[in-house]
Amino acid sequence: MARPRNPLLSRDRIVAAALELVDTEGLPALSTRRLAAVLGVSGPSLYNHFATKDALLDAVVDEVLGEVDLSMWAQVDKETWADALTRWARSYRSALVAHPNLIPVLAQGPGRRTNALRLADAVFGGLVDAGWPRGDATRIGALMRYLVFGSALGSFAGGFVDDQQIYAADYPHLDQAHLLAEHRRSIDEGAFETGISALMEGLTLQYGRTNPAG
Amino acid sequence: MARPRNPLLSRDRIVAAALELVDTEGLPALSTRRLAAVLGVSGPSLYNHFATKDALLDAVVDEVLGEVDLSMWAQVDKETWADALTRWARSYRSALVAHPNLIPVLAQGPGRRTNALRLADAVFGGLVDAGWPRGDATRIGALMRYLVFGSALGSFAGGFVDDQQIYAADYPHLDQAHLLAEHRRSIDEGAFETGISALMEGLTLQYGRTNPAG
DNA sequence: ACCTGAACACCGTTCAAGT
DNA sequence: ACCTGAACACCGTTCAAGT
Repeated sequence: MARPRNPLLSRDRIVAAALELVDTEGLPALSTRRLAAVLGVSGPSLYNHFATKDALLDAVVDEVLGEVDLSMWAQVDKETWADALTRWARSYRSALVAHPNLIPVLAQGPGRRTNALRLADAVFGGLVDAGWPRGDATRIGALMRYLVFGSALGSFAGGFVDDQQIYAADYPHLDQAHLLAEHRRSIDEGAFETGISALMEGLTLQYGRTNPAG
Repeated sequence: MARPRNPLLSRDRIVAAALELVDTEGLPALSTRRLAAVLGVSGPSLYNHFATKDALLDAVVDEVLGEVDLSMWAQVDKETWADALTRWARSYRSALVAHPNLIPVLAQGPGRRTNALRLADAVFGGLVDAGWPRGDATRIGALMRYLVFGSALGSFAGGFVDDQQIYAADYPHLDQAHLLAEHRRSIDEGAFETGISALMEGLTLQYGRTNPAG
């Protein structure tokens, strides 16, 4: 075929197909050849649009991070920062949980992804606007990410996906494993909410000490 | 050579060599062939001791988790649970940070690793002994793990290790990247400590409401 | 039981060749 | 500029063969 007059691929099309492949068939299914096949194209074609597979994965991650709601940071003050933090963390967690198979990659860190920086910036700016010292704002943003990623990772990665596949292969009727996975999922959601509550209480106390004018 | 009268390999020797390989050359360097070469043996030999590479990785992770101090859980009560939790979390984090290249694998979840279960059990038991309801104890244990893993992951994984390698390859004298990585490391340590403090304050308040007999 | 070499079915990536 | 097939240097894993 060689070069068609209308390009067969675009970065957006590749990213969308990659995300769907990971969502439906799991992370190991995302090889350059499999992805190219899904797109009706030969393997090396992808390298006209992404320098490496890692760059492609970065773009996929960025797409998912783009789904996180940041509107709550539009205007925050001493009354609303804790609520904004809570709503932001929940939206963040939802975005991750919507793509469980991708979470190990998402957890691999902010790196140089634009949307990751956008997220960090919104939180940092909001907390500073609300009167938090810059150093505290940085740490609180990081802290909330730990909670979000930890509880998202805990539910999905965790060797239990693997177990389920192993069990499902050997014992198609064994769903005790599935029940246990569900149990862990609810533990992780509960732990997330427990963490949010305890952190907001602790941080509110700290905020009161930092801003005595409160 | 075929079968020697004294086995060349043992699970322990393989695990030790794998951990050293990961520590010194990074996770991607750990292939069955490279590891076998380090051990002076041919690739497939490993399969006499571990069913899959994943099983081997599990054993490596378990080894690292075995380094976490649990002695603080020997006797906890209403006065000491928060201190035990803090000391345990710090020891846990130290064990992870000692093997930065392995953290992405460690983060992949508890799974069926004996030492992971040992850890979870100690914390759960200690918190229950101290008077926490079982549901709360489960969530608090999970919560602390999020904090530990999140702050450990943040520092090391995070696309920055990669960046550094790329930079180091192209610009052997560029250490601005290294400086930035150091900065992130201190942010993550600070965020970890901020999280511990805020959580202990929040949990102490909650404990007081749960155990009014205080 | 434990190691070997050969082999299978994959990888990510490069590159000359085509239009 | 963008796609192709062929090729390179890897993977994890299986398996018959050796002792």
